[in-house]
Amino acid sequence: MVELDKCDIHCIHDKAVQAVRQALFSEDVAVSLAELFKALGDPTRVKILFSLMTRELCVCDLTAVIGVSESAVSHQLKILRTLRLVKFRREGKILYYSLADDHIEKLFAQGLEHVTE
Amino acid sequence: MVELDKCDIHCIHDKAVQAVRQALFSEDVAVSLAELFKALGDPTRVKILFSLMTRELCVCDLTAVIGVSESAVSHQLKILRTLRLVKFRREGKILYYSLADDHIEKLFAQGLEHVTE
DNA sequence: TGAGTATCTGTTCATATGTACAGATATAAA
DNA sequence: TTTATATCTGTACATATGAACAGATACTCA
Repeated sequence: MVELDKCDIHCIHDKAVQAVRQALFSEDVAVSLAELFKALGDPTRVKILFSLMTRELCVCDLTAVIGVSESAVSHQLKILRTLRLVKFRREGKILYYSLADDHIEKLFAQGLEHVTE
Repeated sequence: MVELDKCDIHCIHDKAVQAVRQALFSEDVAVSLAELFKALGDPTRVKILFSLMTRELCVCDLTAVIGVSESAVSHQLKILRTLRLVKFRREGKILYYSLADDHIEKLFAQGLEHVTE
């Protein structure tokens, strides 16, 4: 299965490299995917998202649950909003945040499987 | 379903906050999960992992596919190894890297769904 | 309109991150 | 052992990141 040919320049398996480059998704997609995962790659944002898996919550609820400043929560929510990971509805002065879709739950489930095994 | 009581101190929905705090996983798990996603949250590492979904590759193959220095690839592979996302086998001087398990493929699939919709 | 409250935004600062360069290992073969 | 090659590691540096504080909005109610 594996080509054991010696490398031409340095150690490159030419054909394999060509094939993989063909299959590799575009720079844009790679960056988008990285942005998505990066957004999930911070403890505060993980906690926010996990909290919202239980029910919708307002900003100061999240502040109380997670234990950082309202400002910090708000900044992080902005990142999550930009990436369409959370949505919100307004009720008077209060904004209720919730998960934008069920991708996040699936991603978390997969992630937890990896982490806890 | 949603409690519309006014907040006591500031706007906190006490019962909801209590319930969510109960359900929230531990600090350790949150940090581990964040570490995992953070590892997936960089374009270079995304490209490495995606390349390895096609087939096992040596370091300089990855260098050629992705277009950064061997040093950079090696540094990133170390991060991926630490998090048990990739494994490798040695064959003489050459190290062949491959995905450690199939979680990554599932995570990528979920991620791509979110990104491309 | 004015006061009060929930949330957001601008800014600053300490820390983390990704890369390249140079040099260190590890393995194979002479 | 010596040489060559594949990969790793230490380091430095530019940039990104996350948090808090202060001040700005947005909405409600009197």
